[in-house]
Amino acid sequence: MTQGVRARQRAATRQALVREARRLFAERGYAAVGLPEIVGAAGVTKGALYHHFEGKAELFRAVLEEVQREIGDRVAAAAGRRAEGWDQLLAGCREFLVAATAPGVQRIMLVDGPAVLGWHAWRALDEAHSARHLADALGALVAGGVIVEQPVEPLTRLLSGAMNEAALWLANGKEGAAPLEETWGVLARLLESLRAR
Amino acid sequence: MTQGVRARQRAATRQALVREARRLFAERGYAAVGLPEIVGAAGVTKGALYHHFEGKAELFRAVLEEVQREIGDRVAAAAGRRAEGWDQLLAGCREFLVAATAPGVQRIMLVDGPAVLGWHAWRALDEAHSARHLADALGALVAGGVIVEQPVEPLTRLLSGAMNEAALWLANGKEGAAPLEETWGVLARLLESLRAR
DNA sequence: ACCTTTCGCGTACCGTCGGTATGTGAACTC
DNA sequence: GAGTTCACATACCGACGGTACGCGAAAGGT
Repeated sequence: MTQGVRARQRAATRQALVREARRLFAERGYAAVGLPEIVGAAGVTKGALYHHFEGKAELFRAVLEEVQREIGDRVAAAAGRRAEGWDQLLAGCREFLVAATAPGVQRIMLVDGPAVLGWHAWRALDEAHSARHLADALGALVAGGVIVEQPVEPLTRLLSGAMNEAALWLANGKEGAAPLEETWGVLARLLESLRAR
Repeated sequence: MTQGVRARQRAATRQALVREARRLFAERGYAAVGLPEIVGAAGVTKGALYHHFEGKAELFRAVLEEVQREIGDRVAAAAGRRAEGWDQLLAGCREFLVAATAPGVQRIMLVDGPAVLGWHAWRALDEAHSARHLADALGALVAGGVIVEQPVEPLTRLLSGAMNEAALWLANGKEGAAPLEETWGVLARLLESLRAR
């Protein structure tokens, strides 16, 4: 299982490219960062980049997948710490708000993502990671009668969009945790209204 | 008040540029459309474009403002046809869903908008047109005790984001009006839950 | 141990893009 | 009707994303 020099170097180069690209994309946005700057920061040349990725958009895709995986894992972990389905939904949503507000996330995941990859492809990535947990949780709660009967897919999109926009608003607005708690309060009230009575 | 040949030609050129740019941006996205193609379709040259706009991004801004104004007007008109505040909110939200689902709108307004102009600038435009109506309506309803007391700004962002994402989902998904009605049903239930009891 | 192949990456080059500087002729001004 | 303005067109520029090709070291076979 010990990998050779080749494979190790290959992995290191790819990591460096993704890491530096993520940093630069998060700082200044996809369009404002050129390939020369990325490969320079990673200490390689464009030849290396095009050996690992099909182009700039594919590199961005790799960056986005990394970000999405991080967020998705955090949401799943937060939900996993709760026993009941309803508590898992609340904890997951709250953790998403907190995680997606962290610096170096929203611009890649919520602004450039859909524009660079197209909404379809972005949606597929979002679905595969963070949004999937939301859909699963909502589906289970509706099936279990905890949430009042209604189509799950539109509900998932509505809530996902609400939280995405909230994350952008929180991250780009005034500093401080007060707006976060305020927003969470409003969101929690919305979620609470879904419960069957 | 009759304008001279100069002013008339100027207005016509600007209109042609915005019209063709809107068509192309809606079809293929901001990044995939070059200035040569836009000015060619408009029957002018880059000299004309840079005489009217500071650059490609400014041209896009003009396009986005036109789209936003259309949507905002439609929402305001739909709301204006109702007498009571609550009915105005419902009619406005429903009209937004319908209007924003029309072809040639979402990509410019919801996908490329934030990426090209930055989220701050996009937010300002959104606020000045469609989102403003939502904030006003919610504020009035909260002040009037129709909606349960809660911070209006976060609520506005959450609902705005929910409807934006829903519009994207509807426009990029399967055809037909069934999903629209389904989505509206879920959204209407969410809105209903805001009412004070 | 040597030869061959693979492959990870560097170098050099290309078309096109957004942007700018400058020219020009027709419409306005007085 | 001479001078000025202005709405463009023309010509050109650096930089960008992308491609073709070369090279040297690691991997694999005998």
